[in-house]
Amino acid sequence: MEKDHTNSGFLHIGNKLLNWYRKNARDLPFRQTKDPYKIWICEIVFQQTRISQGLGHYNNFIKRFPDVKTLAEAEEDEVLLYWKGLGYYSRAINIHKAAQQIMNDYQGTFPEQYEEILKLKGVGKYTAAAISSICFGGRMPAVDGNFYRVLSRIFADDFDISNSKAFSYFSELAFLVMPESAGDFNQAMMDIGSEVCKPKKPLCGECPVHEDCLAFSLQKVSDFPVKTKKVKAEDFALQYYFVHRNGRFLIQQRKDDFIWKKLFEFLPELPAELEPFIRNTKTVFHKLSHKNLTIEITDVEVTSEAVWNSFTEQNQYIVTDFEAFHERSFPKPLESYIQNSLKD
DNA sequence: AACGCGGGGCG
DNA sequence: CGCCCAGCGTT
Repeated sequence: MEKDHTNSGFLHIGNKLLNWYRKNARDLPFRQTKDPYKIWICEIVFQQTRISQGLGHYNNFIKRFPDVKTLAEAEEDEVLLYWKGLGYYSRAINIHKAAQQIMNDYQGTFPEQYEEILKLKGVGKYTAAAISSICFGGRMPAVDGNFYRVLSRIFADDFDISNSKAFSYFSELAFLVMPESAGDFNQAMMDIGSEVCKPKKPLCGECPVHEDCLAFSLQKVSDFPVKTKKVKAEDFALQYYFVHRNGRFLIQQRKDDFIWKKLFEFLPELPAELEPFIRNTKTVFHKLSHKNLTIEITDVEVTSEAVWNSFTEQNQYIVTDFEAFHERSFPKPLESYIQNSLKD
């Protein structure tokens, strides 16, 4: 499975990046360890997520769930709580399932082989390569967005990174450049990609391989990588009823499809017997990557204790309050709405 | 092979 | 306001 490109002619590039990394590596909490659990968590947290955005979540997560067993034995809702605000919530669901997978299928010991790591829920080729190389000496490039950007610039390669073959294409290029120490090389590519070879305004003057970079010599760095597919955000409307009385309010848990998987939300429909208690309606706008949400939230204050009691006793909704809502994971706009209601 | 999935930051 | 980010699972 591993390939030998020791005579590729491009190894000096990888070695320069490696040497740069030895001196300039970012001081990050997961750089001090080869614990596969911590590396795994960090890889999942930082998928499609900037370090500055996910660092707090990562630290909190590791503190609460320090090992596979603790994570596997936790409730899914609590795992989701620690994922609150990070986005892509299926990552939290999958990371929890994968922990149970490691307990059940590998007796709690993290699998060391790439093909076994790849079987874990939520672990794809990138993450499996990263864990394998960083923790177990595997010799695979962890090809991610940084690899696409750095390699496409070094080789002035216009292969479309939107193409579904981009991963295998840039994996081939990566093998040409990658030195023996794949783990450090992979982390070098992450750091050079985020600190120097940035998407916008790259710092080519500080780059250890700018003399080897074809795009730089052509003064066409900003032309790479090539990406054709554009995603357009569609409009989508959500309707909610914020049903409350004396600081308590009603919620339910979302399904694991569509957006905000398994997060909590207000009532999407209003039971007829509560219609007399409608006070007002606010409209909240919330922009997701692929959707522009218009969220209409109607405030319903149940002023009759009898109605509240009979309703809360017999229906399927969860009763919570302003003190306890922090204990559940709400979508960003709904959390903001609750906090604003708290001020009133 | 194509698409859907969050949220934040930057130009 | 569009683009990008330590990608992955589903269809």
